[in-house]
Amino acid sequence: VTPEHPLLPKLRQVLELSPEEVAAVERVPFRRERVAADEPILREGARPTRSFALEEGLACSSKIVSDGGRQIIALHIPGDLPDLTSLHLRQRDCDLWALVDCELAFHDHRDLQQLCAAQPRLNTALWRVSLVESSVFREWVVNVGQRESIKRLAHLFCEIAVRMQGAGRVTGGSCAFAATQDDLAEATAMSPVHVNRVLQELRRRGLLSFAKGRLTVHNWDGLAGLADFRDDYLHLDLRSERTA
Amino acid sequence: VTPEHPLLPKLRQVLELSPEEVAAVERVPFRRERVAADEPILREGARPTRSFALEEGLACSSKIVSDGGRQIIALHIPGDLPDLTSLHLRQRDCDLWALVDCELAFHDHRDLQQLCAAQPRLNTALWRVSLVESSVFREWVVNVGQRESIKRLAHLFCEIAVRMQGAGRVTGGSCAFAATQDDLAEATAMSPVHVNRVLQELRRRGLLSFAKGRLTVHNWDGLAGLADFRDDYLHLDLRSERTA
DNA sequence: CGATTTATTGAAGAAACTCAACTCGAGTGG
DNA sequence: CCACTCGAGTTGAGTTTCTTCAATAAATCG
Repeated sequence: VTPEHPLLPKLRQVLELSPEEVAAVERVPFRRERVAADEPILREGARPTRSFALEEGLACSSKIVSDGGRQIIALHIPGDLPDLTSLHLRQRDCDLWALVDCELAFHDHRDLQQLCAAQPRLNTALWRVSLVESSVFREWVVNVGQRESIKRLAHLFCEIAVRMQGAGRVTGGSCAFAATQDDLAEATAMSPVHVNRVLQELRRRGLLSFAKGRLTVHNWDGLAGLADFRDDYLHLDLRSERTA
Repeated sequence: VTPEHPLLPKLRQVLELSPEEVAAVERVPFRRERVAADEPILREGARPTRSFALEEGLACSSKIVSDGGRQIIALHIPGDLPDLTSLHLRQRDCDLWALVDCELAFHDHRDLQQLCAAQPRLNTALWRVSLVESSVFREWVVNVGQRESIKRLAHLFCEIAVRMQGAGRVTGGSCAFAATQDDLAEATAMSPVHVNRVLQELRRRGLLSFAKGRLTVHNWDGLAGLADFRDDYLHLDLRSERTA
């Protein structure tokens, strides 16, 4: 879609890049690969020597517990760097799955480390990316722990809508979001049956449509109000900030 | 207790420090302050210009939702750097409270940034610290989302036990952990009443004691087995790893 | 078009919550 | 030194939200 280097979209979200920095990023080699829907990208325990940007598709980080239950911990949308962690943490502590067909762009850790060493502001920017991700995890603890089911699902949709917007993936109030109801259940720690019923309620209230792999928000204020959603935790204002 | 610089214990957990690096850390100025139990350390929305190490006590990160519910997102024990985030994220996205009387050691962001610029390995080490914290959040999503109440509480105790061990705070199988049952309820997203009953069950099974501000694990294998606990997500093996 | 997901519906059941009272121990001040 | 208060912990009982199970409908895919 865009001829841009796969790391640039995310970096631009957290930092105003200088021309030299853009050039430095563009010198980082990468290799495009595809992963089919419902295939693993990385498994818990893996020790990657490269990280990747998700260019197209939808992926998730998840863990299995002993009784077979699965918790989705994060949803990854285009532009995201779902495995930045492995740049500094040897071993993966959760699975990474493609929820739909995905296009990935892999970068060797070696090259990323070179980039970080040569460009301290980019090093900081990547650290920031991981800190924002961390903030999202915190909000998910709150979401799963404290909010009743309808607010919980609504909150998830709000987050997706805002992040899709930030990734430039919203057109006409709607975006591609091909999660299944089972996926939503695993992300919100609800049963699939309950997700189905709550979804019907959200639709009945005229807040959103969610079908055929698309999410359309019909009433943002209503949805965000119901969900108790504030976008602070996504730290959207980073670009304009000082860097060391 | 220890005459060591307050940043050293945590850094040593993620990196083998050279003498020069130790010296560089020791040059970072800090200022000790106390915060009384149940007092805020930092509020959501704050824009700190310094970070701190928790030297003594117990603190938590938490968020309030609209209906008044409170979720504890993280527990901070001695040695932790609970507000490292603010070094790169302007605005705090959750509260930080002292659960008991705490001793903090504050470092100006300016000085930390200088340290990071001068010592790339320490920069990486601090990034790692924040990544491990992030991994703990992921596990909390799983804990709150997937585990039934007894396993959930057991898992929290396992985590505390292991982290206290890593901080050198376990003596004779027991450690100071002065959380109240209400605190545990907010950390596990259970009602206080239910926490009380589940605690009784854990004691009845002879797995642990938790009273008078102390946690004692009587049967580690039993507790860890019940909790489905594996310590991978704490990334305890980092010290021995390569750094760029 | 048959096969396989995915979505939907109904009904019974369980885990955990709420509410309210009560106990206990540690201070505190008369 | 004892009565009092206050926070923390404990107990009982009724209620709710959400789960589970099982069956059916609809949609998607080869």
